[in-house]
Amino acid sequence: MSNRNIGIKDVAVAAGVSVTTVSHVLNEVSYARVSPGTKDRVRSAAEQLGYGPNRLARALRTQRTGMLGLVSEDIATTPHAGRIILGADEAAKARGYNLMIINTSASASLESREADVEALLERRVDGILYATMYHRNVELPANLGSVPSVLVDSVAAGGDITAVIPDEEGGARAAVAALLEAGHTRVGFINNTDDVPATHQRLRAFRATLSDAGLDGGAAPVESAVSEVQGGYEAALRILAREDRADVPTALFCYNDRMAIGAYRAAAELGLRIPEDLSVAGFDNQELIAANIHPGLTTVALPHYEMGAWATEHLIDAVEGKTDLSLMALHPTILGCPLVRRDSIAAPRA
Amino acid sequence: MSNRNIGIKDVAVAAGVSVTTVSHVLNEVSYARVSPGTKDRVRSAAEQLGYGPNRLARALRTQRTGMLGLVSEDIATTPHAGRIILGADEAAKARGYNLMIINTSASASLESREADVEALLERRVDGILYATMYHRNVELPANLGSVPSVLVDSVAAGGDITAVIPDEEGGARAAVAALLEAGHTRVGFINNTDDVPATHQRLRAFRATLSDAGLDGGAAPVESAVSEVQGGYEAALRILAREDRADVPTALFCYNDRMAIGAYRAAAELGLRIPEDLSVAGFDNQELIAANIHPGLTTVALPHYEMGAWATEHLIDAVEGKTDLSLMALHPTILGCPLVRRDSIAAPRA
DNA sequence: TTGAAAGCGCTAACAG
DNA sequence: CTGTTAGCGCTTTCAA
Repeated sequence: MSNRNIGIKDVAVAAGVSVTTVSHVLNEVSYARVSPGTKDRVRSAAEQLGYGPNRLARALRTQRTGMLGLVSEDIATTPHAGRIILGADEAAKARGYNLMIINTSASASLESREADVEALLERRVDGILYATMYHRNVELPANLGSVPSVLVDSVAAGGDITAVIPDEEGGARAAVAALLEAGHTRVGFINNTDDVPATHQRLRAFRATLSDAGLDGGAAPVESAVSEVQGGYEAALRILAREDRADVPTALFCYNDRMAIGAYRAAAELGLRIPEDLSVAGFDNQELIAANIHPGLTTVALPHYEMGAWATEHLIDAVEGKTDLSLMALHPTILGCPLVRRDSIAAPRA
Repeated sequence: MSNRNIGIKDVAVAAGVSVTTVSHVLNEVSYARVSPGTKDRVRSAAEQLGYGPNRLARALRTQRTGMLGLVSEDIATTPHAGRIILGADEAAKARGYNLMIINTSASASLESREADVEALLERRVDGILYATMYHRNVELPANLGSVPSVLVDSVAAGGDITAVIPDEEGGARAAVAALLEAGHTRVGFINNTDDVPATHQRLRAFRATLSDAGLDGGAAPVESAVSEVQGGYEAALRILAREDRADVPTALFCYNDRMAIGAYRAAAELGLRIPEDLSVAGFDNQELIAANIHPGLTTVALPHYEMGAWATEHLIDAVEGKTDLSLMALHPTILGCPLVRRDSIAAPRA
């Protein structure tokens, strides 16, 4: 077990060499030439004493902490944060970095978020990841710019910072395509009412996919509501309880998994069985919901883990001078949203 | 915006004083006596230059980083981690501390978890929080002991480290009591098969609560299964589909919310409506599930936020010498599990 | 091959 | 009331 009170100096004394030599061998400095015997003596002395480096001192000297700051909006309110953190943590760990996490809120004032970034800056993190819990436009604290940083799951209002976001359109297209492939020709879309990128992009993809398949995308039923269970329920009812039975969709694409749950309930109340009478596709792949309802919900997964990892990977590259983030800042990087197939899609009734 | 390249020395020069004075006024050192005029000059010089302290240098000097390490088991697999982190982060922030987070896995080797702790130690965190994602007995990395630390949501195999855990029995008792208060006299328990403290404690509380109410706790039906939806479904079927209808419970207490979902499904298949024909109570209060199924599930909330905050609060007290953790290590601290009432409990049919 | 010494930015004991 | 100075533990230049 390593001993916090042992320094390089103690190792030097024990090994009968200078601190320089200790530093050289322990860090395997390439240009330093140390005899094998000395190396051994140093290493075993270090081992013996339970020496562990003091990263603070090293950082003070090298001007590099090996720490990345992660400011995460609303860590506890969505399960997505965990996946971003995990992706970031694993990518960081793989390259010898660690994460300092600060939680903030999307509704927090710009000053308070600036203070959060300041705390990270005072600790001299090498770079900062700024993660939001859903894809949107954020107004960033100005001091973010004083260190390399990348945005996760959102784009900056100014638009001059490297960002990584999900491929909303591709994901929506995959979901609708799955519905079409199953044979459906009348599919409805239950959309969100919030003015966020996903709302518009998923709608666009919905329409385009239908059109591409030779269906009248413009005429397909779309109902919007608050993006929660209740909204999904109401919107589904509006779509499914139409007068003209012939026109009623046999499949529903839902803005997210929570709305899909609402659709499940609406279907149950109308005596429609899923997937026999109605096919449903969701978005988000919130495991807890999608895998646990019956039948399992086919839905689109958001690449939170991947975004966290990608952002960290590139942030570290920038910190180490291997990449110029400003070159990537022009356009956000878009990561795929794979379809997760479960049991909520089947062929329509003959 | 603060400038990373400005040091205390630059401020001193700008204000025409010594670094000592700058340090004294910026840190509001109590014993130092500085004239108001000088104070003002120092402060405005600092402001002007955009001075921000270098916490690394300060830490190196004071032997205190103001950083707490949080090693969290399986950050992404349960939504609980987020609440622990949030509780810890807010408590830490309130006292001027920050969190370094490292993810690990319950199934990771002792060595790998020891390496995680080592990384924290090298960064000279003042203390460590070790959080697990469900209440159990853990084998802790030995190097954890070299710095003040507290366990969140579990107790140590050795039992000599301060820990905070949920009041499983109290929570279970509250849930069963709610069922009894609604008028039920035949209630069943769908339990977990895992050998974790919760399994035994919730069962004990279930039996005790029935007995205390004058019912035959020992004879109440208990079925165990894997603590997932499917297990809950199967166990519920076993309890509800008994031959002797008179004995069939009118209420079910479920080990967790996922199993409760399974019970919902079993009830639906048997033509039992919730809560009219069957009342159900869960455990965990996984918002995503409990609030989103229909009807909303009455369940017991685990105090993850509170445990995170409590642990942090006391860890900081120990770091600052205000508490002796070893005195608290004798018995784990138990935090309440409040009942969250929704719509899954009603009076039994006449 | 190895070592002496400067200095990263700060705090605090001590001196004036 | 204010300043000088010695480190905190490490890396790295330069010299031997």
